[in-house]
Amino acid sequence: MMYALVDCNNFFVSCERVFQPWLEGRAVVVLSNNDGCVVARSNEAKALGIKMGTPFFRIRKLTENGGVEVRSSNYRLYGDMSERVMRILRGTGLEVEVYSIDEAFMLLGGMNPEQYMPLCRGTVARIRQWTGIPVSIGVAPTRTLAKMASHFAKRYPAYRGVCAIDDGTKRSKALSLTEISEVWGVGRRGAPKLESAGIRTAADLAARPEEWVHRNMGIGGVRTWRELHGIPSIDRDIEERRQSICTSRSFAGLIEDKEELAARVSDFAAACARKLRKENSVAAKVAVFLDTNRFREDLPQYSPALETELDPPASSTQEIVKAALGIFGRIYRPGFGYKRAGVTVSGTGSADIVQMPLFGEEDMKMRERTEALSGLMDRINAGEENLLRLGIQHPGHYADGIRREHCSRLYSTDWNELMEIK
DNA sequence: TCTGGGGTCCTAGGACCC
DNA sequence: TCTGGGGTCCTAGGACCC
Repeated sequence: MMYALVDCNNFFVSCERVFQPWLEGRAVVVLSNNDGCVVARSNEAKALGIKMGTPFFRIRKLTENGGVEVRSSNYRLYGDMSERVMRILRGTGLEVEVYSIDEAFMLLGGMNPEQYMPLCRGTVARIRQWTGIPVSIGVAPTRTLAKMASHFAKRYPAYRGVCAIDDGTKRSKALSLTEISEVWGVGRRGAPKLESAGIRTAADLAARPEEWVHRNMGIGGVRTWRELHGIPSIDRDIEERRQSICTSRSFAGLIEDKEELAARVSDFAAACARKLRKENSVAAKVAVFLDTNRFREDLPQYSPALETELDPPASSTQEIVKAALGIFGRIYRPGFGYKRAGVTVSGTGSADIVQMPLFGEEDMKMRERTEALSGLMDRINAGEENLLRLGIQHPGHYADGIRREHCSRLYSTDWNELMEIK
């Protein structure tokens, strides 16, 4: 079995460039919500030394003198472009595992190089031509090595977008050229520990005995080690249903007021309920968390979280919001400035097999009405998001009040926006 | 002044059981 | 003096991913 990892290059930046071609060849960064920190960089921005996760205020000077173009994140645009790319991948007829908004694995089965190389090159060209997004593809016998191969494809233009690690020679060479911190599953934090043990590259790790890896890195480390040796060890029997769904946001400022914060929590809960219904799920647990601003060491800190059960599991806006507000009432303390809050629903299951043996006929009827109302809300809100909402909710969308001073338009999903392009 | 959001998995430790 | 051992389940927290 061979795996192909398809990775969109500097995805958010590339999405912006498709509709603003003058950004081509320039240093561009895309910011997180609230224009907080850098989450995507063009190659030119990387060359300037701008690091992933840098707070925006640290590089504001660079953007004000015109050296670096900046955009707020426009997730609707990126989500739509991602769907277009994934649709092209599925069009190959191969099994596709979507891994994130900008990455997917294609299962190449028992194809040989004469088959998968033209297929991958054709896929790179087609995605570029049909969506404008540049992608790189890495091919290898395990997902970890495919990921590594995609890095080479991205870094060296000679590969023309596709790099395969498909024999022992290429594998040893790739391993010795890959720093340990770049290995999928090791990460930046795990790297220093390994380096102090004399492991600098992926090849150094692969050379250790499996027993040593187990002792020092646990079961996850062993899986990585085996993958580096070309033995597939990451099971991705992907669950269609997510085990938990979380909606949270940082606020532009600090919120102290109980009513205002309750309205935000209600919005997050309503968003979770909507996401649940969208995948025909119900949740058995609802959790709420609050956070003060951990960077403000001069202010008192408080980060409570609490979970409650829903019996039977539910997905209606009314029930999820009610549960979340109940928790909120128990964890909220006055006198703190809250910077972030969120709602997580978990213990998810199919909405079609909810058991309600303990409920009487009246309860059943009430549930049916509640669910019918949520369904109606979904259909109305499909036209204009959050047009219809519960009284407690924040007037407007839960993303309102979030700073987005450099946002591009909804080029690909909104006709009116498209017509306004100058 | 200004520091993201949404997931998964693993582990350690406690409660509980026989 | 000496206080089993092992299993399960749950939860909190950490690490990792993009």
